[in-house]
Amino acid sequence: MSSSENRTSYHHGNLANALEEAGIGLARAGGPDAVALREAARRAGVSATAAYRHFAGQQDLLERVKQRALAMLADQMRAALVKVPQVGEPGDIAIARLYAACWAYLGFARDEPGCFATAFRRTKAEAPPDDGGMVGDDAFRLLGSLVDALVDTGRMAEEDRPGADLATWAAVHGVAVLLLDGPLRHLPAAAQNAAAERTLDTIVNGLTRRGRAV
Amino acid sequence: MSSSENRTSYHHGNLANALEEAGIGLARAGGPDAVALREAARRAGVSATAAYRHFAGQQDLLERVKQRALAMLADQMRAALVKVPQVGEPGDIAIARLYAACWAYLGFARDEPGCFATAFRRTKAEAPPDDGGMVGDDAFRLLGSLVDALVDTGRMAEEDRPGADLATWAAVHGVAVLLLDGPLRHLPAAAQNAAAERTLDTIVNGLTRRGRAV
DNA sequence: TCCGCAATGTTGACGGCGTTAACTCGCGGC
DNA sequence: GCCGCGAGTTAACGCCGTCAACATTGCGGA
Repeated sequence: MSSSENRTSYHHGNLANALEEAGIGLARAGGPDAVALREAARRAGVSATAAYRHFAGQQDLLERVKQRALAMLADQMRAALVKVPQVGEPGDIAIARLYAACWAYLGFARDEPGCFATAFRRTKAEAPPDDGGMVGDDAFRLLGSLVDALVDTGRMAEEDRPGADLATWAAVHGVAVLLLDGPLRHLPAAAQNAAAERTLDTIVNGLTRRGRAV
Repeated sequence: MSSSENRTSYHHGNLANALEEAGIGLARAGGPDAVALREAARRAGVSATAAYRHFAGQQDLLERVKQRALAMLADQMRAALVKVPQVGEPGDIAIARLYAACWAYLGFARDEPGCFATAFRRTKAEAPPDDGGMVGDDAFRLLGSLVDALVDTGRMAEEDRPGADLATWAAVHGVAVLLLDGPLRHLPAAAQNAAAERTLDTIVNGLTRRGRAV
């Protein structure tokens, strides 16, 4: 299927990609600790040090795999969005879309824990801050646009908009982490779903109300 | 100061503790990836394999260090709580205490990023689920008691109580992670503080309001 | 008192990892 | 035709986790 095997010539031709692909496989199976340069090279049918022609080192490979995992997460969210029926009040649709994206986020964390952990692993080799402060997290921008829709449809006050995307992201990411390997990791699935739903309700509740506490 | 040096006899006497102490130092400086069995043993003035008399392996040591880091986090929160003035309305005090604990949480993540990352690193050797589902996270219980105070003082409806502790924890943990190595990691400190404050406001806002969204 | 044994610490070795240095292959341009 | 340079190779170093076999100690029972 992929380009990771049956090499005939001395040169591989697509090694950087094959290594990243292998890295994704390793991350999927064993989390970020499992993405090893040597093993990735082995799977690509190439000697260990060949990777250094395409990556600065193991941390660099890990960073690329991390970016791919983040992209997978964003894809899952987008895929869930297109399934949301566009019927009813615009405000209701906007809220349904926000919920769908959050559930997709949690589903990705549950179904692909290795990739999820890799997506949020701290890396020593940083990606350049491409847009002045925020690094290129597609999922974050996506969430922001969904929050924008809350404002556009009148479900959220405009003066509450700043920082609302961060609050949403923080809540859903926090609950994902806590369910995955936090204090709730041993709860039955039903209880986990209930806890997650409660958290989403709380944050949306907080967002869609005018004014501030305290 | 500690018991990690000047050993005179063949036996160390307090090796398990010394290794954990060394592990904390490693985690502090380099995060969970830096807590290596050999290096910890070296710092304790002992041969590498001596550690196996007290730990099942490196993952076991890491698990202990993780538990210690979690305890440090809880200590920071408790320390912040005793400084909250107990004047004014009980409801206001309860909210001030919740905020203080959350800020302590974020402060710990900022000031001790290595320990913070270690506290939430997934470990292969699990601690036994001691109280039936929830593992012994002191900080989580502490947060729960602070939310209880919201109910007791009438700031939160009793029917909204279930899951409210999780929502709070998720939000504050999420914002900590996102500030530390998420999309906001390069923001200036003032902007980070503002973002954190906005998130805390949102979650408390959502908690202290009756009813649900949608 | 002394002796044996279990707890504790040691040395040595193995395989895997990341990384560097020095070498080789072969395609594309002159 | 050759030659330069990108792409891949082998060899080696030091670090890590871990196992097996051995050494030392101190403590409790005869």
